[in-house]
Amino acid sequence: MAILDAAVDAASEGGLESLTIGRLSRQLGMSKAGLFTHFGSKEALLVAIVRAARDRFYARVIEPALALPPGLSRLDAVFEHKVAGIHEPCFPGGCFFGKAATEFENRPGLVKDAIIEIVGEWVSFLTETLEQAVVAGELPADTDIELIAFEWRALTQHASRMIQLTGDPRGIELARRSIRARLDALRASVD
Amino acid sequence: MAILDAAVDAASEGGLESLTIGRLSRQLGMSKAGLFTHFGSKEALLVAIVRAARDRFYARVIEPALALPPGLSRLDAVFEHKVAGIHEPCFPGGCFFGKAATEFENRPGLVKDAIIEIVGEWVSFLTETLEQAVVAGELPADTDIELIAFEWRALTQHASRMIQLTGDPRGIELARRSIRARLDALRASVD
DNA sequence: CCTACCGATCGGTAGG
DNA sequence: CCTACCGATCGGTAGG
Repeated sequence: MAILDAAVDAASEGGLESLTIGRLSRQLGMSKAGLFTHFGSKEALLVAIVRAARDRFYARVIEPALALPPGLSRLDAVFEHKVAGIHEPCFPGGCFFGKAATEFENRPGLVKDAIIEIVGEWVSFLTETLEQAVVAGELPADTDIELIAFEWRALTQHASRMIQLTGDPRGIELARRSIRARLDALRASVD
Repeated sequence: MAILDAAVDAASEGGLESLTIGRLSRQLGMSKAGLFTHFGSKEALLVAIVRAARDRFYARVIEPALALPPGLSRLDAVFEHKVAGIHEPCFPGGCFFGKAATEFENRPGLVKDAIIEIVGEWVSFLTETLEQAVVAGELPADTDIELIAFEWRALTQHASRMIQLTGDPRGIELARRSIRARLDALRASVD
């Protein structure tokens, strides 16, 4: 929906809390009450925005990577689409879910629940991709997959933070180098 | 100042934007105008809060670590004080600066400037500590210090995010394990 | 989907 | 430091 797409962009820039029904409706050329009636409450609107961000992330990052064979090459593709933003970046203001998770980590409710669910889905995808790399013989059987997935998320998030905060794109290269070094060391021990 | 200490706690829980002069003044038992006059503007109040958070972080995390010899043991002490929160956690709602940086990364102004300055100071401290580890022969001379410092920040931030979002303390152990593995591998190559 | 409105709260000011 | 107030905006509702 166009309403939600504009809201996802705005939230990736200024956070979910920067959104107000009044401003969003003006931006869309409709009345406050008109927009409000679509969703019933501010919380329901935010949940819908979070789900729209998930769909966009899936279409722009996960779906293209699924075209590659499972395992490390798919993982590389995810990195390039997510962090480097091969085409255009998925979210204009940096990783939507990194920002949303930080914003709502201490705010229980339906919005936080939706964020937790989607982050869990994403962690599962990373974990499965790493398991496929083990099955394919690209990583050793005793690879600590939970640890690698944790590092992967940490490094990519931090790269996003660094580029947004200071405009310094070096974080992307640092994250890429760090992940490569770790995976190369594991790959070497397969032989 | 007691005013700022209460505000730092509140901001670490709900973010800097969750603060309003009205609520803060009520919490302190004074009038809105009274609090406002102390700082002159909302922005100046936020900058003062950011600086107070820096002072607290210095006193609770950096200062205690300075009691240890420079190098890896000092770095370990910083980790334990910052992430594991040996005594009480430095900030009740998770790392103040991780949250503040995320919140203001796309909002130019004096608040963002103060955050960037303090994060830079913190990165310098980490970098110097790693350089001291090289001098002490704990790490090889060709250690990529910028990379290690980047990883260190990424992993500790992500541990904080994970525990705040889901209550799952496993992130702390994952971050510790990841950092140890990396430093152990480097240490081994010194011999 | 709209106009018109509600009480609450925002950052900030006047004047003391 | 205070009381009292400003215009703007908030999420939400009434009624159509």
